[in-house]
Amino acid sequence: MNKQPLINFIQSNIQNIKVSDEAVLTISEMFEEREYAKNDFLLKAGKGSGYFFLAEGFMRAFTFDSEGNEVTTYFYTKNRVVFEAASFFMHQPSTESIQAVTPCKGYYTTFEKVNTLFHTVPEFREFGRLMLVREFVAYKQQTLAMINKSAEERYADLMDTNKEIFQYAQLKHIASFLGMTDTSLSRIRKEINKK
Amino acid sequence: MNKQPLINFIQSNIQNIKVSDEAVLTISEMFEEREYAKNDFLLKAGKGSGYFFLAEGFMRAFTFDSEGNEVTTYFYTKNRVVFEAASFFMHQPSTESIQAVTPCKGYYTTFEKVNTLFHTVPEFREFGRLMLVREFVAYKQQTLAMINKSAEERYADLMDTNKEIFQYAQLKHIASFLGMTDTSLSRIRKEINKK
DNA sequence: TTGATTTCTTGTCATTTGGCAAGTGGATTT
DNA sequence: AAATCCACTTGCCAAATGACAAGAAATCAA
Repeated sequence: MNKQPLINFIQSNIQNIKVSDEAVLTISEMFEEREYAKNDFLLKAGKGSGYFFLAEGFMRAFTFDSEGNEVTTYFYTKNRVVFEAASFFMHQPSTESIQAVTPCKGYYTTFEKVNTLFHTVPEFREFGRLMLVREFVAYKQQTLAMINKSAEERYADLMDTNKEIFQYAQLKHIASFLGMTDTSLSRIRKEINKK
Repeated sequence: MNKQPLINFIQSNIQNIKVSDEAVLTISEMFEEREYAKNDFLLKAGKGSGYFFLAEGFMRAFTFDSEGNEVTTYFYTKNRVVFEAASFFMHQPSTESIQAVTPCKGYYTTFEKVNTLFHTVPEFREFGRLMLVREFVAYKQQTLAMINKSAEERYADLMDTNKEIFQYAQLKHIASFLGMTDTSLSRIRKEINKK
């Protein structure tokens, strides 16, 4: 089984420490290669999240608001670690589901194994913290970008910063991610194309 | 100097491990007691964040949107750790400022000292991860509550879940936190009082 | 290819929210 | 106590966005 992409990813994210061959082996053994077909679920609401390095593909997280409308809360691109922090670390049932938007490949592991690695492999501890911090920071920035902007600005921002989302995701999912209806998004796209 | 509240807080947040007396001492030495007067800044935009256990008082984080309007991004209540994750962990200048809304007391330390503790005190490592996860989770939940709800619902939700915010914060700060103008918030309050 | 299903667009109209400016009331200063 | 400042409220109108429904386009299956 080829786990080189996973190893490369971990190594490239902790430049200051060389990951020893022994650590590489220990880490590799804890992950299993996994594939998800389009629309398959990495995580279903109500379950606990695993820990998945997305090597190929595109995923989205979603939940439901108080009126039962599906709301896309996040998009994941390749070379990212995908997990739902609340359920993964706090052992609570997830309120979010995570679904493959395109066919996906990557490496999967569980909380128990991540925890073992945290306690036995210092390099992985650093890596794990970096991933958590990075997700948090990305999430905050995304949230901040949404605040006090019009629907049209939010759309324009997303086009500037994450154009790839539009290659893969459905417009209705992008619409709910941007906090608007698909109707509004459609109209905004029409307006922008005019210009 | 009395650091007992800090120790109690750390101990109470890692129930599975008893923090050794030695660890307690090491941790204590890394924190210094600090007070902030009303409107003082814990963090100014452009600087790097410290790490502050808020034992008494109430704080808020804010930044500016693309049009230069001040936007409150977060409120902190006592018995919480206050830090700005992006600047603290990634060593970037903060885009947010954090300010005391009421007089505040607590215990302050720096990234270097937190990092030293992470590497030397396993209990503190666990504690630090828990704080980070908790902030992330709280932030996500807050964000989700904002999505796909009307201004009035967002107000009602905040009243239900964080009534104390209304005791301390100015309405214009609450308004920007809720993603609306102070005018709208005022109107909404009027409507709700009618009922 | 054809029919069925889903996604996206568009029109009409109602509702929500914002912008602006004036006004009220309380707190602070001198 | 008077003057000043600041937070908050309110009225009026405009602009942005949503709800609903119908239609066009794309996708998928047989």
